[in-house]
Amino acid sequence: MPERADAARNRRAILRAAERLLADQGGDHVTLDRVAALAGVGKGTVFRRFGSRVGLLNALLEERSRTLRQAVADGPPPLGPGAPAHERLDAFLDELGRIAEGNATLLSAHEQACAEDKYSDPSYLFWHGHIAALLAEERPDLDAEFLAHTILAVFDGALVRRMTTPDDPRRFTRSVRSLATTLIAAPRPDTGRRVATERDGRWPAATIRDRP
Amino acid sequence: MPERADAARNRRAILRAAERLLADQGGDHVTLDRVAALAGVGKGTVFRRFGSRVGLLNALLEERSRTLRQAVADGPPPLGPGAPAHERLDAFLDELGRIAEGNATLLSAHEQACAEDKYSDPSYLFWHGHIAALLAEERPDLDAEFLAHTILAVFDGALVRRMTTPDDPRRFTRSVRSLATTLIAAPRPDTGRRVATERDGRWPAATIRDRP
DNA sequence: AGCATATACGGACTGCTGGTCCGGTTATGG
DNA sequence: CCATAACCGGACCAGCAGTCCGTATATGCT
Repeated sequence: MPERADAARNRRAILRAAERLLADQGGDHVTLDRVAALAGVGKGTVFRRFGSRVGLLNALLEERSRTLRQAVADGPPPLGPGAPAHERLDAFLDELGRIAEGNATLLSAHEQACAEDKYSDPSYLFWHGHIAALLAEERPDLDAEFLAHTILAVFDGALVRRMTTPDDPRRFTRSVRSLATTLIAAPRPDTGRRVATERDGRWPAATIRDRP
Repeated sequence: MPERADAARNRRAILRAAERLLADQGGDHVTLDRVAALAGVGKGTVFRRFGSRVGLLNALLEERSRTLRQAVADGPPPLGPGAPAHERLDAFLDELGRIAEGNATLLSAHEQACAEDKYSDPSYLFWHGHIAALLAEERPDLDAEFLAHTILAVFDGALVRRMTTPDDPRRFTRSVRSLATTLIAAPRPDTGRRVATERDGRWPAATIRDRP
């Protein structure tokens, strides 16, 4: 038995309410009490549906990016398989950038809520895997894993908001695409050998380190 | 009149207590009550000294990076003025990376607390300005402002922690330096002309956008 | 249609947080 | 030694995420 009708109705109501609050007030006004009140349900219902605040935000984000996820996995080129890696990456960042630009507040809220486990989030893992695979295909000599983290690190809600203005609404996306392009176009490092610089170990480590 | 003796003593006690909590427990255990208790002062005192939780974390971070800040501003090359920009950048990232590796938990806590106004933080502005200036000096054709944000975005507490293991304690720093090097070494883009791709505007924008 | 029951509901409740406030205390300069 | 400005402590507040359980209801079966 899939899901009771009232449950499904409430799930939608809650998501809509959260969207509404996110759009009207700031992201930090999306409290569970408020969401529940606006959705016309009890607070417990919100938790039963989404588990936690993070779960709710995740669901919202998931909803906004599901289409892209599918397009990337099964869709036609250049998003889907078939096109050259660099084209797929460019197409992908164009779309992901668009989503970010349209949901900067949601992005911020999600970041702040997730905090630690951001890197275990299935959604993050999927994007990361995709970017890393494409990068690696194009440039096996670079550290694709790290560079994928780098590209995703730039999708910071506050940064996106700072860069998105009415007269240049796609500046963020352009910058990210250009970053990826630059990385792919970079010349082979002369060799992989690790050059120890005179600076290594010159400064004393901080006296007190956390979590040693 | 600079500061009363007991005030100074308390300030130090509070910072030490915060350090201690940060190191012993996780970053989210650094609550103001706990800090005050461990420091042996009242909660009000913590606020009078540091204004807020963010202020306290800022002070801590500031304390750990003051040396680097000075070295960068006045010190001898390659950190200070005098060396070629790419050397200064490399030296700088080496040190900043070291600080990050030694204070990943503090970094996380600070990020989560700052959230929105991260990009107005004086400390952030200083690092950003420094990196952007060096990048621009070396590569006036690239978007130094954005790339500086990119490099700093990678200094995420959780990411640093993930990459820092006992058997390779400087992996994070190596990756960041290599990122910067790659960017500087990238070939000139063929021209600056903006190429509209067939993809522009193809996907519908998200139906509901926040903060339009 | 009527019933039994798994399922979902609501909102009071808890424990904790960041931040405020003010009556009492103490360092300090003259 | 005193006057006073600076500082102190901790009770207090509003708001938060998350829990719990008695009650209501949708659903599938007869």
